[in-house]
Amino acid sequence: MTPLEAARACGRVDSLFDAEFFKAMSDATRLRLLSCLTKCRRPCSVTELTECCSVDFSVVSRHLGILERAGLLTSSKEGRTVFYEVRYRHLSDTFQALARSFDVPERKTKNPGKTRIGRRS
Amino acid sequence: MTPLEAARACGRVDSLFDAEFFKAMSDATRLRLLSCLTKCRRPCSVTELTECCSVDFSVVSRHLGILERAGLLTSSKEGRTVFYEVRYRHLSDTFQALARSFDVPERKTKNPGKTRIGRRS
DNA sequence: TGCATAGTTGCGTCACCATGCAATTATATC
DNA sequence: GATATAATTGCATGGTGACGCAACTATGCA
Repeated sequence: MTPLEAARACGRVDSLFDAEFFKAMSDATRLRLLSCLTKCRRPCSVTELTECCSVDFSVVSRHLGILERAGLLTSSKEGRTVFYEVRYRHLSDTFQALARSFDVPERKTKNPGKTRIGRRS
Repeated sequence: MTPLEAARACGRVDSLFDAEFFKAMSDATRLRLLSCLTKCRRPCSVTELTECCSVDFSVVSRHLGILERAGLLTSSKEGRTVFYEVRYRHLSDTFQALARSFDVPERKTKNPGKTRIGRRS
């Protein structure tokens, strides 16, 4: 299969390759927030989460919003306080599916059935 | 555990939370290249891979370099041609580990045993 | 009603990055 | 050596995003 053919055969794998999802995880501050929140194993407020990183409160609020919109967190409001929580199941399932999409394949030649460059023994 | 305590307890999970890795996967063009290359299940040249996306050849070359430096691809040169290949095992293992780090925990309360928000017992 | 707390949003700034084009390097072929 | 092909790199540009500050909204409390 050529890359072009692969591009045309956009199967179920592609839905996993969501740039927005990875973009949400591509910032060090957001990863720290996600990491802390994951370790806490309980919902945390924005104020609490601001303690674990060295940026402005408003920045934390924005980052949490980004993580939520990307599907990594959920939020619930109680009075003035907003609690963010990790979507454990969703993330576990997503990464599990990603792992499967990279299951080691049978080794194939670079140019199957050809005599040109890249031919394996 | 508070987020601050979680931040101080930087354990093995954090090494998985590598911003560079996710940044490499946060661009639509790079994801397309990775997807095509994964589906091909064989090493492909830069020229081949240029067919599957609508950007300049030089851009593809740069993206493949980024993916390689981030540990997602390996390259090998044969004559004038550079072949890029997916690091299937590495990616499978990485995502597997990420999935495990989000294994669904026992449900805990927001404020275990206390009346004030975020305060530790 | 007045004030304090929790959080979001607007705005300006700075840095980074994706892109295309052109120049360059490296290798193969004539 | 001359030329063609494969790929990388320099450079300019336009766009995006992280950040801090300030203003604003929303809720709780006296």
